[in-house]
Amino acid sequence: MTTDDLMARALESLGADGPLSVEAIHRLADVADVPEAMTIAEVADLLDISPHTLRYYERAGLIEVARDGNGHRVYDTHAVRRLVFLTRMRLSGMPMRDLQHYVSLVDDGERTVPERLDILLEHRDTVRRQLRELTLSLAAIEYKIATYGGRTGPDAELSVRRAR
Amino acid sequence: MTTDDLMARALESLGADGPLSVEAIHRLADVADVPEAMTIAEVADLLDISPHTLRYYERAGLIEVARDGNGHRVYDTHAVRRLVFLTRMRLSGMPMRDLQHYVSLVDDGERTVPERLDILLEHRDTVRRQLRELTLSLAAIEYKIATYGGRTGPDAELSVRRAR
DNA sequence: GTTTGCGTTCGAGCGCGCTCCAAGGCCTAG
DNA sequence: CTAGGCCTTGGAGCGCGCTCGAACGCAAAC
Repeated sequence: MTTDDLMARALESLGADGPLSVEAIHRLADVADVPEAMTIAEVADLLDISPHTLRYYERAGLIEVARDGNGHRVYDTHAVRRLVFLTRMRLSGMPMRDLQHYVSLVDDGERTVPERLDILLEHRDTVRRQLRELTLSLAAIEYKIATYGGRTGPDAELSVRRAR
Repeated sequence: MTTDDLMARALESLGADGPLSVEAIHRLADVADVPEAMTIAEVADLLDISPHTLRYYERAGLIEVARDGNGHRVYDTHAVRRLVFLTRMRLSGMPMRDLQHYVSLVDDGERTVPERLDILLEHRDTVRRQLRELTLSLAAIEYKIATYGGRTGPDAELSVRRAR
């Protein structure tokens, strides 16, 4: 699980907070092992998505991929990097539509940086909201677990009844 | 936004960690203002979902709701509490299918508590994974924001180019 | 030489979770 | 008395993000 490795590294760096973490994320963004050229299967494996999905992203205009002599896709470093970004955005819930808009801005050159920034800022807020929601849900789940079976104190028995 | 209020309270309590937070979550689970009887519009408003969705949940067998003389739904405290739980689970990504299974277990009585516990434990892990993923995504987004417009250091200019 | 395996394209299909429509009932305000 | 508003039901429709099927190509293995 390459993704898990990345996550582990990221969380490590987040643990040790401060100005150092920016550097750590930087390394993260530069993905560890990116061969010059990768097949669709390799990229799918790397990103933990299916080849179907990769083709779908291409059809959706999120990315252009070169072909070799046999007409097979060849993912270069640039393509893989973009896909890492795209899957990150998808994982955090950014809709395909927004992603399509975003990449169209990228294609329009540097002058669209402000608008891209807007999109990112908005998505950041969305992700933060999600994090708050999830944290709250987690608390609710753990509370319920405690009433059901966890040792939560002397009134555990009573809590089970309250939990319904 | 009642939901937001709840969130705010929950996050407050999470901030001040320790054995106290369990109590705080307890208060949270007991929802602040639950009138004896509520209309579908009131409940929808409370939970920030549409009346359509509430009817859908009922059709899906997630909950039974009584009717008044006019055939209109009357949500009692018990129903509202279950819906708070259900929406919490939905918000954290539990599939309808699992939720249907869960409530069928509840209907089967106390002897299904162990299986319910299993479901909750598994979902807790899922939520934790989501939290890790989201945290990583947030870091990636903030890194990109920094390269685009944030003051991230002396090499900001250079970073913009790298950010593509 | 044929089988196996991985790739290609285009288009259709699907699972999920709503979301809406149509036709109608009851209640209140004007 | 009628109009507006909110509710009811059953069933259909929809947007999203994949996911798959069919038919085919190329290339290495047997």
